[in-house]
Order: sequence, then C-alpha cells, then structure tokens
Amino acid sequence: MPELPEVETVRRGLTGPLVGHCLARVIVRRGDLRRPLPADFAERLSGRTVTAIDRLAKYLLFRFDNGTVLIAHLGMSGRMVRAAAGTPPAIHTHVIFETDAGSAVHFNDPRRFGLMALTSDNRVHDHELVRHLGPEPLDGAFDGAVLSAALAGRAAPIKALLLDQRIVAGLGNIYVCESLYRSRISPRRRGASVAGARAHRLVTAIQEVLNDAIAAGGSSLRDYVQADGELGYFQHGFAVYDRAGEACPSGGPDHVIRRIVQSNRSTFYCPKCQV
DNA sequence: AACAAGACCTGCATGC
DNA sequence: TGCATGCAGGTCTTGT
Repeated sequence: MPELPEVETVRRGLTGPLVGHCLARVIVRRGDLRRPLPADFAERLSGRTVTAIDRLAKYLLFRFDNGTVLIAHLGMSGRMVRAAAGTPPAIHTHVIFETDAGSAVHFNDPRRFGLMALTSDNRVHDHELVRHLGPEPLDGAFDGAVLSAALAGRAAPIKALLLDQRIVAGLGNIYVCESLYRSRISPRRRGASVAGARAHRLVTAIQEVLNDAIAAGGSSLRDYVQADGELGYFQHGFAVYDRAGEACPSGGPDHVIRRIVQSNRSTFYCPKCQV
C-alpha cells in the first residue's frame, strides 16, 4: 500500500502523539511479520522516550533517547493508528505502543508484509534494510542527470526501473504510473532512452506528483488511513491509476486509458499521450 | 549483471 | 449461499 506520500503522512500524524513521550508499555501480540520481531523487542523500547520520527524512502525511523532506532515498513497493508490507551486491539493488530500520556499507536497489518527492526543511531544507514536505497526523490540532489545516469545501459521498461528502490527510493506502483503520465513518457520505453530533457521532465513530474499527494494526505484505496484514521484523498486526483477504459484527462479524441501487465504488476497509461 | 517470475499472506470483489 | 478464482499499494529470492 503505502508509498512515499502515505508514509510521510503517517510520519506527520505520529509525531504529535509520540515525539517527546515515553513508551510506558509495548505489547507484541504477534511477532511473525515479514521478519520476526526480536524476542526482546518490547523490553528494549519500554521506558524509552521518542525523540524524533524520520522517513527514509518508505521506511519510518523512530529515534529514542538512548540511541535506539526502530525501523518500520508498512508493506502492502500495514497501518499505524492512533488510539486511546486500553482500546481493545482490532483483528490483525500485531504491536501496541502505549505512551505515558495515555495514548497509544496500534500497528495493524492483515497481510504481514510489514516489518520492524531495531538498530542504533550510528548504524541506521548501514542497516541491510536501507543500505541499498537510491536517492530520495524529493531531495535536491535528485535531478535529471542523476536519474539518467542510473538508467544508462538499462534495457528494461522505465516502469519496472522506477519501481526499483535502488534507482529512486519511495515510488510504488501508483506514483510511478502517475509520474509517467504526467511526464508523457510511455511505461514501455526502455530505461536507457530516458535521458536529457526527458529525464528532467520525469524528475519534475515525480516531484510534483509526490508533493501533490502529500498535500492531499496520501491516497486511500483499500487499507490505508492516516494515523488519525482520516482518509487521504489523492486517489480522486489519479489521472490514470485504476482507470482502465476511462477517458484520458487530456480530453483528446479516442484517448482511452489502458491497463497492461509489466513485471507481474498492473500498469495504467494513455497510449496516445505517452510515447 | 540484468531481468522475469514466483513467493510471502490475507481480504475482498467477482462470477458461477 | 457457497465456492473458486483473481487481484491488491511491496519487497525478496530464485532461475534464466
């Protein structure tokens, strides 16, 4: 589910309830997530104060007063939902964080593709989960030259390459489709042919799409809600995602959005606008 | 090395 | 109503 804008929205929503607060109690109800939680997970976090919550691509980094860092990924169906302490956990709530202020955050993940791991401040960026990540798309260092260098020599379709977190970190299926539409680039185009002005256009489109989505609180499809339980509303702004058979927003005659499958994932695009 | 395809797990919509 | 099938926002591993 959650791509960069959704994770960023969750981060912002958790900052109020958690940052500056001590975790009075951490309850692991089910530890067999994508990677098993360490046996001492709850013990290592209990009594610690959250000093900051950062985002690295689609990962959340919870920093604690003793230098411990909790790395969390929401997978496809993971949610972090705010609740009052003592609220009975919903089905699929696997971990509960209760603060000294009487509020709680429930980690709920039906498919259990999410994960959490513990490390420390000085080792975060070397951690195996995040070590391979490419540039942050909203970072100033990410530009057309950086992107085309990463795409040089690549024969795979640009759609598949943009999903590769080593090339750019944080995009998923929705925002790749939307960015390619916005930059009028065909998802089937070979990676290496995206260079120069075309790469620049793509970077601009990626940044615009992500910023628009963050401003809208992310996209709510099946599972995603913000930390406060509110729905994001960027899904109403999709130009192509999940709109197969509908008219392309360009309004061009006979412009119909098409669905194809690439690398076993759905791709939505306008074959007339995107070349 | 680069790429494609399958696997992981659960819920939901669809069609018979 | 029940059952089978296919699909879903993400990685990770395996095989060519």
